[in-house]
Amino acid sequence: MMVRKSKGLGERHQRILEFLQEYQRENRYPPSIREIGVKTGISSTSVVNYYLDQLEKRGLIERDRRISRGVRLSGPNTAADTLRVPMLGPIAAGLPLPELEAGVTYMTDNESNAVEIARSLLPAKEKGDTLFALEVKGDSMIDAMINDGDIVVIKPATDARNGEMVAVWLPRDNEATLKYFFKEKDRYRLQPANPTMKPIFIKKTEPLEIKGKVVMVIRKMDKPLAV
Amino acid sequence: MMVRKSKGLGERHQRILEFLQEYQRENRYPPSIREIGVKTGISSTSVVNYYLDQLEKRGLIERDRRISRGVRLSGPNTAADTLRVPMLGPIAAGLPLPELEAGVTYMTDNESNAVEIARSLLPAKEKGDTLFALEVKGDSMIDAMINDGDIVVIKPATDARNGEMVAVWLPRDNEATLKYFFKEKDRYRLQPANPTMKPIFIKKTEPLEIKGKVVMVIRKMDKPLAV
DNA sequence: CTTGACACAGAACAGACGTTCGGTTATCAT
DNA sequence: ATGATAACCGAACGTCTGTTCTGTGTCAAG
Repeated sequence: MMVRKSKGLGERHQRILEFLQEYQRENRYPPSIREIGVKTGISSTSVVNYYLDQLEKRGLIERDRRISRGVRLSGPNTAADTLRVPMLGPIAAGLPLPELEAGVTYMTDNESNAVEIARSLLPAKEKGDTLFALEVKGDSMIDAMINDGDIVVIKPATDARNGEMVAVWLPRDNEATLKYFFKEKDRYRLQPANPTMKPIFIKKTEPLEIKGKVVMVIRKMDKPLAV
Repeated sequence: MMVRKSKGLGERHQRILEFLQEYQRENRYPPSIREIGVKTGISSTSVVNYYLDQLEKRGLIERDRRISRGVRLSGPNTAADTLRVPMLGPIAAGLPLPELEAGVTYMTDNESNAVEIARSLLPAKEKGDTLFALEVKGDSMIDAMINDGDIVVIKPATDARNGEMVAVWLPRDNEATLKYFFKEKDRYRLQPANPTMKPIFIKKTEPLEIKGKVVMVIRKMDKPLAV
């Protein structure tokens, strides 16, 4: 038998609440009573109805009776203005950076590979329609304070101002890297983000391909470090 | 008779599109075919179906057939599910970590200081209602690959599993730090994220206050580096 | 004039859906 | 023991809903 919770929400109340949110996020419409039942292990629609009534009385959901899928989480709408930034591929020291076709907007992709970023995290003037993201592979960017698995959000550019972090391809070393960019008298200085590490100097006569400016770095820590 | 538009969208196509958006915004679930018909002046459900098919072929909407109210506007979803994570203050080596009152949800604050994070960036099971954010001050966390100005998102915890990055207060050194946490035989190992740096060892007899687990690090690169 | 594509209406159907009701079991205070 | 109550289940009912089919009028091309 199910354990009676004297007060507060029972396990099933919470599972229903979670499922409502999850389903709505994935399908953009609410689930039917039967769908709620299946996913929360409730075999009878009347029991689901029973719980929905309770949740409504506590003000946690709102229902439009007699309307199919007329359930919604109440409370302030958590949806905010976000940007879907397409994930174009990996970035690693030895790998060339993915080529960007000019003028192409990548918003047409399916949902397969993209990073959602709240607009409030970006500079106000940033329109964001050309941004793309790369996933860092390997430890080659640790001097840029960027780790294996990090996501870098890049704005395409072929030039940069002093002090901006850029994604560059160095034909000299056959290497892609992320560095702070400085133009000096007759050379470029590529400064690692880690202040204890030394810069790379490139003569202006040598080739240097700036691919874009790094506008954001995101590190998800979902998986524990295996050491 | 209705004016035939040779190409592009007819008036009814547009009215349906607008109604879809309006209805979804007001009710948080999509309209039924009959409801679309009433509001757009179409008397037959088959005609509404006829238009929806066309809109789907042009990629303007998506339909889940045989599912009631299974219509949604396609295209870049600008309003995604986000979380407002309150920014509780700075974190620096010398500063004590802000105290968290147990059981208090910080979602009640005004908009003054919070970070918006798309739910899709967090682990699926993460409810997120207890998360908080801290802004890193100073260079003391560079061994954790975390720079001045970075934002760390933390889930409150007093214990951790091996390999998780934790925010800890070390009474021994009077210092706050971010390290990967490992429990060993008779000591704790606090491992810097930067693999070239050496761990700190704390005997289990010594005090060690785990304040939370780091779930995310965000680095905004809006300002150029001044060097 | 015929043909065919297009825009539309109406009706009918089957299945999805919310609601309701009778019944069962376990827990707890009386 | 007894009754009240909360937590369930299964079935039945009626309606909501998407789908499909037949038919009608318009218009342009052949």
